[in-house]
Amino acid sequence: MNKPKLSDVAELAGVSLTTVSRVLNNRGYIGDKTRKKVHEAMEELNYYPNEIARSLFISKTYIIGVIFPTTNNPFYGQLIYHLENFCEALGYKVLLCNSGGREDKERAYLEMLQRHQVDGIIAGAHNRGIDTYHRSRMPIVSVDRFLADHIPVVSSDNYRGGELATQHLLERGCKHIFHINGRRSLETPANLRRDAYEETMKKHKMPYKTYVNVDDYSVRMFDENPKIDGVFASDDLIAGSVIREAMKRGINVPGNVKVIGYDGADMTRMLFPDLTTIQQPIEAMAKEAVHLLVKLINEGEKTAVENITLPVELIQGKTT
Amino acid sequence: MNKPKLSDVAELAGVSLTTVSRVLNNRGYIGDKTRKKVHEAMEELNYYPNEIARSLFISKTYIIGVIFPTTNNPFYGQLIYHLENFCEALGYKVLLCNSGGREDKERAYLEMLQRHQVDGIIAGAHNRGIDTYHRSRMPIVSVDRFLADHIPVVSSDNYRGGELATQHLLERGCKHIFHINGRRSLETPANLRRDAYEETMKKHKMPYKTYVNVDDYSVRMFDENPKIDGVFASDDLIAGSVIREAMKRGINVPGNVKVIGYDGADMTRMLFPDLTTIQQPIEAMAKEAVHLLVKLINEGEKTAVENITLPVELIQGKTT
DNA sequence: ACATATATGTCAACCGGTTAACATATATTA
DNA sequence: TAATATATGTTAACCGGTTGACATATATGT
Repeated sequence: MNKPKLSDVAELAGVSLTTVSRVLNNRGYIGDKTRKKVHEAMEELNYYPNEIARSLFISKTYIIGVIFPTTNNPFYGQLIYHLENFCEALGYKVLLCNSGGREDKERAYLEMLQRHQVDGIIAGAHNRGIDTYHRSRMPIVSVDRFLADHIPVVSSDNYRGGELATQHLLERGCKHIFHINGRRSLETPANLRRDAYEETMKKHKMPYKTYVNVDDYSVRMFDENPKIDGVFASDDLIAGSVIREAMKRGINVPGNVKVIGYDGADMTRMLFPDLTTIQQPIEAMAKEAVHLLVKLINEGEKTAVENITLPVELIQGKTT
Repeated sequence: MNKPKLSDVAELAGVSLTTVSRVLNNRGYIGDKTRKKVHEAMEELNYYPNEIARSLFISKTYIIGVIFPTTNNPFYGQLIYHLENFCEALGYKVLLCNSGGREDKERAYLEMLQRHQVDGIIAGAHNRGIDTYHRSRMPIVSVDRFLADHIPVVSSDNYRGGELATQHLLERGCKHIFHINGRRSLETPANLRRDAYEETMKKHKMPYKTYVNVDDYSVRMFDENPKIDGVFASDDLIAGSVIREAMKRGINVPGNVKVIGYDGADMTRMLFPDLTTIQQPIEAMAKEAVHLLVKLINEGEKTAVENITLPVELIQGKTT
């Protein structure tokens, strides 16, 4: 009761191995009745060609490895959804890797993907310093992360987003605006949001301070700054937790404190439509990443490394 | 500049193919210096064993196909995250398939997974009637969907969940409770939520009506039922859209209408913590599904088909 | 009638590892 | 010293398709 193979099909159809292979790959001349016989045999045997054997021979798997921290997040969940869709449309399959933000896991995944002979990798998980990224000549595109000099980055216009968010809070009359962001050690374009915030505040001669989203950052921020009246959170989840903390303290949003988030993923918009946020073009980012990667796969090192930056948009909600 | 292969390693290390293979697989006797030499050669060449070749020989890929509608959803996003984690912990990789609810895509994916020789499939995408599910002897476990008689289903206690939700609304004093659910044609245990709702209402001699979540169900529900004072939504996103519609009409939640959702995924809880909902044990479901599948893979048809049902929990928010 | 297109078969090499069988050589141990 | 454990090599078959070279036979066109 083993899996049927090509030779079983050939035998049942009463033709040669080569003929079956010709039918499968539409190569050479094949007669109509023969093609039919072969298809019937495949049907009857419930035969599926072994793609592993094929991959081995043609040295190509049509698999793309996708490494991100998690699918359990509105932004990544949506990004990965679109990545998978665009891959599928181009005939590629996706091997999913959730690094959970752990560098050791990421390194292990990277090695696994090489062993599995994936045709390319789309990564948005960690930072440079993982030498595997450097050493490998594997086609890689990163989303929202600097991985290595020769790896192109697809991201949205983070600086412009930070600027938009900060200006928006200023326009709404905020005087004491704070920013929350990840550790700077994570080398991601998201740091540009912070730069934009700080520079915009400086330009307006306003005091500024960035909190790092660790531990009880929300509690500390409110405790340390009684006059706080505006918060630019570097993502929508953080914005949500800031708003929760504010409500817990009886601080009215947007009355006393205005809060703007970042990302504007579909699910966030559905579950928290009132949130003012900077929306990233997630689907477009996925599209660019996949198309660029496939170009790299097909053209090899001829393709010049060029980063892609896409525009963001302010979505006015009721929290500012 | 081709990928280094085993023979390159052997040559550089000055040993035979067999010796390298022995080092890689820890088989037979190997001297310490030889092992070291081989490892150094692998390091120098940046060599990764070709898992495709290995898979072909051992007839096992250690890949599990995962088919769900999308990762762009709090419930599936979290479920898939945990599925991937448990797979990884057991040495399996995940090939991600987003069917987008389309039956043709699902069928295509199913065929692709067979061609790719995956060791098993975890599916929660569609309904029975896809004959591939029937014909294939491939180990399959489904989550929250009836696929075929011989395919075990892992789900939460949907009937109990529906009962809890309905009773909760009744206890909160609702008299005109409506339910929103998917089309019944989708053969999913989620239909039990509807059954529980309808039977519980019947038991309390209350009128009941279930709306199907197509088009403007929310608008219709409010238009047709001025006396509505309670809604049991079959998932949290629907609950969110019901609440939005209520607010649009100036209907206070929970003052005039109480709304309870279903799922209680992490992201929903973060973005909409006020929502009262029935929480499914998503991580536990993923764990059971993966472990059951791996058991099926290892033991083959000896393993009896047995469905797994896990308990749900009412989470009291501020919308009821 | 002859050139060419169409249809199918045979054979063997190949993709990159794995593994069993067997040979050989040194090291250890009873 | 003989028996055994350790260490490494050689050879070849195998996993399941793919492909090129070559042979052969019928069909079609001019």
